[in-house]
Amino acid sequence: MDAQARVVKTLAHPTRLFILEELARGERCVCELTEMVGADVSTVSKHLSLLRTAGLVQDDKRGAQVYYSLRCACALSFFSCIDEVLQTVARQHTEETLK
Amino acid sequence: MDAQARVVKTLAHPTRLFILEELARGERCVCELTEMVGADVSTVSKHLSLLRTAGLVQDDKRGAQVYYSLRCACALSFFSCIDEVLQTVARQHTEETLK
DNA sequence: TGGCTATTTGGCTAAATTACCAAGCATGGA
DNA sequence: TCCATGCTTGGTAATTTAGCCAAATAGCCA
Repeated sequence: MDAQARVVKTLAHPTRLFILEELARGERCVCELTEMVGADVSTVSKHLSLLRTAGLVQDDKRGAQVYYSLRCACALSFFSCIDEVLQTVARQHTEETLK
Repeated sequence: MDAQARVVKTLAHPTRLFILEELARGERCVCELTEMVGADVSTVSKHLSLLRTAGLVQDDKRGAQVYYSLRCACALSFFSCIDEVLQTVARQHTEETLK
C-alpha cells in the first residue's frame, strides 16, 4: 500500500490521536495511558504497537513499566493541519447556511 | 466519534489521497478520475462521496458530467505534513541501521 | 421519444479493524 | 522461590470498510 496512506491510517483512530496528543506533553507508561483512555490495557497496548510500527512513537522499558514517547515532533504539526481543515470546513458550512 | 479522527479517516485511503492530490492540480470529472485510478466508476464515485461529506471536495454538475474540485487548499498542507513524518521516520530508521 | 453517456445508489461479499478476555512473559519485591 | 504488577500476544466476535455488479437517475442529441 501507499506509504502515505499507511501513516494516515495509523493516525485514523480517536484513541491513537489522543495518545499522540498526550505523549506530546511528555512520556507516559502504558498504565497511565490506559487509565486516561479508559479501555482495556490490551487494547491500548495494541494501539501503541501500531504507533510504534509506524515509527511515530518509541518505547523505553524501565523495570516492569514501558514508557512511550513521541519519536517525531512533526506528528504535532499534523494536528494543526487537521484543525486547519476542520476550521475551513466549518467556516464554509456557516457561510452556506447564511446564504 | 472525534471530529479530528473523522477527517483523518477520510484521508486514510490511497485512492482518496490520490484523488486529492490530483484535484490539487485542478478540477476533474468522475470519468477522468476513474480512468486515472483504474477502479470501477462506482468505487470512485463512493470515494468522492466520502470526500464530499467530509467537506474536503465539492462537486459541480455540468451537463452529464460532475466536476470535483478541492474545497480546502489546506488539504495540501496535509501532504507536506505526512511527508515530513515519513522523512523523519525514514531518517531515524537509517540512523539505527548504521549503529 | 429512444438511445447513449455519465454518475450515483443498493446489494452483496470479502477483507480489515477494533475491542475484549484469557493466557503468557517479564520484572521486582517479600 | 512465590506472588503481584505491568505489558504483550493469541483468539474471537462484532462492526466497518472496500470493491464490484446491477439497477436507477439525469442530461444530451438524433
